[in-house]
Amino acid sequence: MGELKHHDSQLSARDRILDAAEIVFADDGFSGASMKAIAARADVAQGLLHYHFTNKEGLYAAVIERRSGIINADRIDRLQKVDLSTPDAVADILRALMEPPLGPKGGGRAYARILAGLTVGDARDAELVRKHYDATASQFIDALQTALPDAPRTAISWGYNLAIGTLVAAVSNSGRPERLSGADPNQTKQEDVLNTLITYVEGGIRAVVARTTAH
Amino acid sequence: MGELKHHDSQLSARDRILDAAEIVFADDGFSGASMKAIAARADVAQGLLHYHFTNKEGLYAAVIERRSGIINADRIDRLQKVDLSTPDAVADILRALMEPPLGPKGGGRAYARILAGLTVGDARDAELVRKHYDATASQFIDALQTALPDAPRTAISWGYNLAIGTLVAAVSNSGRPERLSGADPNQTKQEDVLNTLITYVEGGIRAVVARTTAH
DNA sequence: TTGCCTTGACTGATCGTTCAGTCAGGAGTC
DNA sequence: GACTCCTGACTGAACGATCAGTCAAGGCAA
Repeated sequence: MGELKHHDSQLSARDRILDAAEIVFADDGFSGASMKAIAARADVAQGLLHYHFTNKEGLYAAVIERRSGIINADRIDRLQKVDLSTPDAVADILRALMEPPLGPKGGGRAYARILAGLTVGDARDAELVRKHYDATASQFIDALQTALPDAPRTAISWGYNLAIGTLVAAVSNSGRPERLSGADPNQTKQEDVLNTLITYVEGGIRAVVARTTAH
Repeated sequence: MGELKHHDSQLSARDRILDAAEIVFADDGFSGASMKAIAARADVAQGLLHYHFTNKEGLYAAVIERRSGIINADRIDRLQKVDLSTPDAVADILRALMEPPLGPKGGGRAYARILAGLTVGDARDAELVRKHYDATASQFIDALQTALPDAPRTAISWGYNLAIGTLVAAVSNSGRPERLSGADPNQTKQEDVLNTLITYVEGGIRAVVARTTAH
């Protein structure tokens, strides 16, 4: 029998560290995660984390940079295929925005929880959001503005941000809606969650737009 | 000139600890906060924290228990004054839900950020939410059900949870909507934020309800 | 004097980080 | 082809700092 390896040796040590860090940061947050735990999960010496990423903040930033790059490329790709002159344009835009981070390429639940932490985090988190997400956000806001020409830009911008917050809540709150309604958590399908999310957010944005244009 | 005291000596040491812990937990999260920093801010010896609250988790739970008690009492008080037969019932219910945690008695921004951390947190946080917020949540869901008799309970429950997520996003995201729309952050009034929030959430819930009843 | 409150010094564990040193492999020279 | 030189990847042990938690002792009101 050959030597037992619990990690995928196909991947480079650097990638294994990023994968491990993504999971540990997601479970314990930035402060709660320890370099020791990340090194153990990646099956490398603790010193190697500092060799590749300098310090804990550098590793955290690298995790976010890698995943946000994948997600944003996917988002822009889908956004460009949306026909903005269609009545369904708003829903299509929102689907292009929300589907990538929930899919397998988006890092699944692990990265979604990091994203949640980023959204409600401190100044360092806010800076990472600005650096890695603001450019894409602007493109989506522009698209929403085209689909809703009469809406003031402030209303669209608020709608966009509330949409992100709703997305984060949907991902993080797993189990509670079912608990409060008495439903079976195992029957909740991810596709249904996404559709509910899009319906909710579109309804919310249209309501905000309707109120601000009425004044 | 008398001795300089940076804290309010009117308050008992126990209350000063709770006030200090609320701020430090809000700024740094559970893991990031240190007992030493909390003791220093409360101007007491570190050992006193353990005398009153046993350990860090006990202190954290005590902070949440105190504030959630105040907020939930305020919420229920406002909810009972809502006329559920009015067309504005949904908006009134949502206002009763969202205004207390944003007001001064709700702990202001500090506790709002703790609430945000609770919402996206781990199993320990989820347990605290269940213990301190589920009972009140059920009453609000019941009220929404009365105001929207044709809606399935699952849709209402989802709507409620997305509403909480939206509330958290609105509190945490301060500055980003203005940054992305080019507006002046100093001109954004808290009253406007609350109204936008209520409009958005009501629109979202009604959209979800409309879709699920149409099937 | 009994009992609650408070202090401040203290412990062992764990934290992020540093560092000297090992090892495999490619480049360049003869 | 054999040799030296060099570099990047990686390890394991150690560092000082900080962590949550403990405890004996004193203050002070009832």
